[in-house]
Amino acid sequence: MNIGEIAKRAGVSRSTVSYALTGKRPVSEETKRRIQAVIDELGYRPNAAARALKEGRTRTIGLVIPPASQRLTDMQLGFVASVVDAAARADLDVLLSPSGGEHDRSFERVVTGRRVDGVILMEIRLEDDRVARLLESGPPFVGIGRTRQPEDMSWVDIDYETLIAKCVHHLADLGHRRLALVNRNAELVAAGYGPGHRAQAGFDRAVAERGLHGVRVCCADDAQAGQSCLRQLLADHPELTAIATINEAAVPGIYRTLAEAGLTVPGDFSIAGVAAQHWAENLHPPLTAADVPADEMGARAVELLIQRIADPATPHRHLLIAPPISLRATTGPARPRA
Amino acid sequence: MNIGEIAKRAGVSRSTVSYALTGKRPVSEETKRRIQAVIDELGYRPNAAARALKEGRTRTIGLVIPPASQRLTDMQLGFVASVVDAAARADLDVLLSPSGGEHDRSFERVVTGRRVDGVILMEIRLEDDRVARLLESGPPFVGIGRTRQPEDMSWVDIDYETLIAKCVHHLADLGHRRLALVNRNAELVAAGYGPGHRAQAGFDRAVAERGLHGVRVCCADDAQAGQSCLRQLLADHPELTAIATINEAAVPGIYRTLAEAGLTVPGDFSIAGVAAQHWAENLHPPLTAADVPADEMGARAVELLIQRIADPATPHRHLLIAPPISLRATTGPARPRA
DNA sequence: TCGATTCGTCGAACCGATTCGCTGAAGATA
DNA sequence: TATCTTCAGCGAATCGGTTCGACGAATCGA
Repeated sequence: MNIGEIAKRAGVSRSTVSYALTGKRPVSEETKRRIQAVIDELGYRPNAAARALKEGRTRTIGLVIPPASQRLTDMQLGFVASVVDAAARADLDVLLSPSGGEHDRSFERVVTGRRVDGVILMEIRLEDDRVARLLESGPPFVGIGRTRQPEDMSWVDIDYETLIAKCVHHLADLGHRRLALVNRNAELVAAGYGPGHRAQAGFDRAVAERGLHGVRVCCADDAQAGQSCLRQLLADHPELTAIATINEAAVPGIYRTLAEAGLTVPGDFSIAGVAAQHWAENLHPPLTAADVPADEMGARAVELLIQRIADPATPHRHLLIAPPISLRATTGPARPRA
Repeated sequence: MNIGEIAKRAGVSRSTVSYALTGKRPVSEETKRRIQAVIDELGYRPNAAARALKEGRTRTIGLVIPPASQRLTDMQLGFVASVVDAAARADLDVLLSPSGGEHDRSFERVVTGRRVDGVILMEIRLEDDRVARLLESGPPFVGIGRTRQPEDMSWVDIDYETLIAKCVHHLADLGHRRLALVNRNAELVAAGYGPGHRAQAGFDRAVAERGLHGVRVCCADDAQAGQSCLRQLLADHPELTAIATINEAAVPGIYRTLAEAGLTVPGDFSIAGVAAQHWAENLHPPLTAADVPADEMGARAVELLIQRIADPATPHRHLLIAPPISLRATTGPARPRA
């Protein structure tokens, strides 16, 4: 069931079949019909590998995700979903590559074996080996997130620094004077995870500007961790009245500890964060947060990537996203504690 | 940077380079070293498409997921993660294909273009076009889930019928006489989604066996829906004291409505379900549930698939999983209401 | 009526690997 | 010394498409 077989049965040459299929040269209507009839009858599809070999492109993009073992956050899931969706709309397939940990063979294969026409990279560090590897010898790529030298690459990112600063200002406007930043997990931040550092910077800046008292803690990315993290925090700093956070996965746990401690939200305690819109809305109570349009960001990343694939000489483009804060049910006027 | 270039620089023929790399024929140590040196210097990797073309296999498997637009449940996420993980361990890449809705081109490409050596299919219906398509002319495949004729294919599945029956028996043992089954979303069930129908069957059977009063409802797969679904349920059936469910995503919403109605869990109301272990543990309160080992099931599916790829004549294998119910914090003795 | 265009098609080269059959040299055996 | 193995390596064919140059027939203009 290859092109030669089709050609033979239709009584034409292989090249004619190819032209009939791709439309790259004119073929008479009559011949086209005959070829199509044979194709339909035999259920023929061109072999993707052969086509890729000759054309030099695979019509596939790679999506590098955090190691599969760790649960993806709702935001990350939104990125993946929208990338897959946008790629499908552009008739591109998506090859998944978990990176980090033991899976570096997978990354190498994807990047270097010309298996994909381009790559979308998630969960980028300020200094990122994978970015270096791709820049040095790899296909075009686009980051969801950016490194310390963001001019060298194309990316779509969330402006965590500005957004966390806005959260702090919002809380300060409500009268909160003592607040904490709940960051993502300590290893990630220690490894130079961009959003973690930028959120810290934004927090520090806003706290200084408003003359507030600020505390920063890291917290693993799940509800259990959020619960114990906040217990510790309340024990160490009983004067706190508000939290800003980029750790959406921890929020349910934060709610639990507050309830446990008899603190109402937003009566006794306020929370503002940065989270996927879908997640913020579905929490109970709904989280006052900068609504990250995860569903849109993946699509944007795919757009940028398609451009770079078409013309790798295109100047890099950057999309720094700072959605407004949606006031929901978790922030209110400060009421002094203790 | 192809094999010819390497051969030239190492002063050998292309076939010798190939044999040195694959080890399929002996090559002298000295020659191997020379070739390796050139490869390291140039950073050469064999072109995946050329290799796939000649070898007739792609070292890639397809993973067909529900349309990306809808949020994956925690269990589905567990399947995806463990499939990706197991595939990476076997040096296989994973091509993602959202199926259903508008994405059928993607499914066709994956199945028919010989882009993958095998396919893992999720979210299978009792009558499933995609299974028919694969059986008729497609690569080997394994289902996570099964059709009405489960002998025709290899699969790994959860024994929802038995598990929901066990939940009902467990609740009956605790004295509950009037209970409801919260199923997954209505469209899915109407479309013949296997777990939905099997859960109903198990529920009906157990309810009949124990002479209970049972109600069945469908509910979309998210917390909001769970919340409103349970409101309706309590309004229509104020006598209910327990719920069995396969809809893990709805559980947080169920909790909310119960709290809203002033019903304590498990004091006033009990809940038992089937859910990914990770999810059941992280809920608050932790859900009494049959702990689906999602992380293991994906790995098993990959194992089965690798066997089928190696020898498509292998008899089909089936893995029906019925984990024990872990008693956590959501079931207790019945206390009659109203 | 002759040369130039256009149209539809063909044949061959090519993409980059793998693999089969063969050959020449070195070592073993008689 | 002649013959038989074994070992390393080479050259050519092959996988299934795409693409370039060429070619014959029909159409057109002069």
